[in-house]
Amino acid sequence: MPELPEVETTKRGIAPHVEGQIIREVILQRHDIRIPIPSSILETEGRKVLAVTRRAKYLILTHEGDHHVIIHLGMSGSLRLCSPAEALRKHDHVIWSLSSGKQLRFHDPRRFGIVTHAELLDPLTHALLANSGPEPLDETFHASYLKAALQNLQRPIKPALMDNAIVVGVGNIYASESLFQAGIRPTSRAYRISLPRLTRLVSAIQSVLAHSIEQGGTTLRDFLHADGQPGYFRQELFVYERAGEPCRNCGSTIRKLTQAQRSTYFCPTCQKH
DNA sequence: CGAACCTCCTGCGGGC
DNA sequence: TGCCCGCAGGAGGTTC
Repeated sequence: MPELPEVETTKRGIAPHVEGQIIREVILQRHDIRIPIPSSILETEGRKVLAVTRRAKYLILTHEGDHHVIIHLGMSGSLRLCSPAEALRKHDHVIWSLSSGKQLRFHDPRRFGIVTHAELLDPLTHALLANSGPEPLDETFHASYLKAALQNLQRPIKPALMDNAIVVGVGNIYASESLFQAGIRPTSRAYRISLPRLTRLVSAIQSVLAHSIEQGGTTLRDFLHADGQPGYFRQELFVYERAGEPCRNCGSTIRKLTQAQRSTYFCPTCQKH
């Protein structure tokens, strides 16, 4: 479900309610998600949450004593704040009771998400994060970096953009949207794209992600903010889930194809090889 | 090494 | 109404 803007929106939603709170209790409704939730997560009970941060599509709750809880929302995960009086929903797998009296709940129907715990000086050294590429909104992500990262890559640019070793946070929606904004065909071989076009692509990725964050992310089916509000970037989408509809730029019919088992959308007129 | 599949899981909408 | 099919914001693992 969530790509970088949705995870960032979630972070901004929960941080003011979680930072500075003491974890009174961690309740594991079920632990058998993609990576089983370790019972050591209970060691965070009684500790204060010092910070909520994001790296790639991971959220990190940093607690006193170098304890970290690392959360990935997978395809269907979400975090929401609620009152303890609110009835548990099906697929509410983890509940944190906070000293404020509120609860934070991790909800994930498909269980592709991750909730794990580690005691580490630097959570970015955790195996889940250590091999991540640059953040797309950082200055380290620029055209010459991308040119080097894509050299010798025969694969199409779209699945390459979704490779977290190349750049993190760009998922299925924003890969299609960014390539549209940059005027590049998703089927173009990654290594053949010129530096000037990669410059446009980097700018497109950054502006699409930044704009989506401003809009609170994209709600397609079930993504909601921590307070239950949807994101409004869906109305800004130019190609994603618009197959058969007219291009908002030129009127051509938006096409859909499958790459690496994922749907890709593009405009055959605006996007060139 | 890269690239193409496969898998995990539940829910929803469309077609019959 | 109900059942079956395909599809869904991810990503790690396997195979060639």
